[in-house]
Amino acid sequence: MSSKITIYDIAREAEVSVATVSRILTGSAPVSPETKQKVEAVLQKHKFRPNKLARNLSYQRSMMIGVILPDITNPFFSTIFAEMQRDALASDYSLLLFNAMNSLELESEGLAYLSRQQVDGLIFMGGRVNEITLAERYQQELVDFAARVPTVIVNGGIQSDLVSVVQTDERGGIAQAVAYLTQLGHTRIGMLGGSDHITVTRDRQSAFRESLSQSGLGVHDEWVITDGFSIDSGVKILDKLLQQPEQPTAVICINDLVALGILKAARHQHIDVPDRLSVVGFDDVYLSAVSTPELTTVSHNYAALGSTIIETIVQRINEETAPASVLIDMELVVRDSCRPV
Amino acid sequence: MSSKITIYDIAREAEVSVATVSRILTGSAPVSPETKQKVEAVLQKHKFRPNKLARNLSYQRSMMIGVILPDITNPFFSTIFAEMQRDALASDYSLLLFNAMNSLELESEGLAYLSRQQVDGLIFMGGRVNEITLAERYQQELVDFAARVPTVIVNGGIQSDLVSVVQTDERGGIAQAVAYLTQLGHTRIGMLGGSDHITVTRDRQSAFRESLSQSGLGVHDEWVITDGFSIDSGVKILDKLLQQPEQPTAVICINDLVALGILKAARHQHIDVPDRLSVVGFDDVYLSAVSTPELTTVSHNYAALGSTIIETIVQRINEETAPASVLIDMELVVRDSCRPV
DNA sequence: GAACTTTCAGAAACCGCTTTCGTCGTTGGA
DNA sequence: TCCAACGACGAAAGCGGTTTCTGAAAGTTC
Repeated sequence: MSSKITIYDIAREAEVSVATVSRILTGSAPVSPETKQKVEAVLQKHKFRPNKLARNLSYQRSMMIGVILPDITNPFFSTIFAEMQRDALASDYSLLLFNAMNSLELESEGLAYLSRQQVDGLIFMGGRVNEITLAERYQQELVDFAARVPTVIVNGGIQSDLVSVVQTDERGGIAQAVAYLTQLGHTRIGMLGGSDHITVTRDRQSAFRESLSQSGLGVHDEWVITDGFSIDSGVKILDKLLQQPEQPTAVICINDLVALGILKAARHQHIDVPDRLSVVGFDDVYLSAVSTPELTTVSHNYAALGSTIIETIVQRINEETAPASVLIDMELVVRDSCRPV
Repeated sequence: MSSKITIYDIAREAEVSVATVSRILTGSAPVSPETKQKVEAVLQKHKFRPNKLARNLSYQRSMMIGVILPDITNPFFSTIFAEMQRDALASDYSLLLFNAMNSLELESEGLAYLSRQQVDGLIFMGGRVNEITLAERYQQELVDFAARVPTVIVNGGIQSDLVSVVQTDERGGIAQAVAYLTQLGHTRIGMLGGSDHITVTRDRQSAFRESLSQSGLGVHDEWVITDGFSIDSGVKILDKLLQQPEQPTAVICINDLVALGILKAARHQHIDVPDRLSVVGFDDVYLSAVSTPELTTVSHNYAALGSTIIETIVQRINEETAPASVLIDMELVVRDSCRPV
């Protein structure tokens, strides 16, 4: 629609063939300086921009990379998306976002949609790769997709040589959190939030247990409580925790939202954070710098994560050898929600 | 890339012409039941999906609508985006998002980018339409763009018959907030946050003054303080407010983030909200249900806003008559941050 | 100066789909 | 019985670029 003017018009006006114009546009073949100058003048004059649709059809590539994620409203995903977009555009790729609104069904629609759009690659951050119970059905669909179009999965517990997996080093992150707390003198530490049927929950819990026992501390199962990933979950979880006969002096949360919920509930219950309870979050979503007290949390390196994802998918698209799996470091960010015992 | 198989392969296998296959695919012309069945069998067999690139080139439409916004990390925008996407997909349009990272320069790049992508329409929620000082240069560029591709501007102070403007009824929202506070007995009310060179700030302030005087209340200019739109702004603004000789009993904030900053600073200063100060937010970002106390705020009707925007841009694209300007109601959501004097 | 490369640029095929135009076999009205 | 109208479908021309193939002109080499 935008520019009615085509490469033919340019060719006619510059008195050359369309092939020549195209060569100048793409630099695919040398053109004599005089002709080049002549054509470029006309190009400038009309501010000509080749039609991407036509070009891509010819290239047999859409230069689009699809992105499926559960919820763009979640700052974790929107931050990564923003980072990825910067790098993708720098590599001449567009990012086509599909927001699955936390529905595994919609993720399937997303796959079909992106497939129709002929995306050259897929970045999948959907929820299904973390579902334990529904794994079979949903993951097969994803693998089938990956068989046709290059795919990178972010933080997903899926194994297939058809995909590359980019993961954040959650074990390392948890280990840092535990180390920090023990260093402050805490020995009674809990882990709060998450859902039993989600792999990340299991992984983080197992990392937690491992770190604890490596520090010579015992794990109290009654301080490992799951009830979801939201702020409300955090509120409920603190209630459950308070019903236990004994209390921990510090807790690590499955994510920042749960941590915020804990903070909120603690305020209600007049439990002072950090004086009576130290709280560590996870993800370092920008909210965590906002709460009172500001949250000490395990932070993703969002920039590195974003660019690694793009780099990996572009490698796969270009059929260069891409690593089957990449691990991105996490880092503890100390703010105000923890105190020595 | 995905499906190597084309409409020609289908045609050959079904022993018909490509025209016939295409007719079945698009329903553009009648085909006899027998042929139709025969072809559809082949279609099914190969799970054939027409190549969108080719189709769109032929249609001379990209079926993509560009979206430029300042920050996808901001829940206000991500929420609207999610709403819009649902409706757009239902109308067979894709949304191509460009995140301008709060930079007016990048918005220009976004325009160029989307133009290259041959979007059929543009939804512009960028910051430039609200800049007073830089208006000339930046807005002209946008108007030029709108001359070529159908454009809808969201919440922007721009006047041109080339664009449709969808706005939320901020005056009405402010009026509701003022009415609510006066009803609680407040007579000393301030308005906090925003920037002087941004039109929304002026608009909301003027609505505020108007509502106040309609309620027979005087405006205290020293309680109208601007310092930006962020949480940090809120923190600073409360400090400034406390330096005034007299204090208001209630404040309306330019947005929820500022309100959260006020809440945070008030806690530091041991000023009880809502007992000593009532606070009203604006936007009803999901954070506002999280804070302590939960924020009473003027809420957008996100679903209505999203679908109105899509409806309007689609009308423009189809060259139906689209309203030059639409106003979406806002509604006060009462939570816990206000009390009677 | 003949034979052989190179360089440069045009003609035409192609990417995969839609759609106009035209043909052919039927049907229905006179 | 004849002709017009109609329905179904194929051939081919786009859509707007890229790229292969090819030939002419210019430059090299001995």
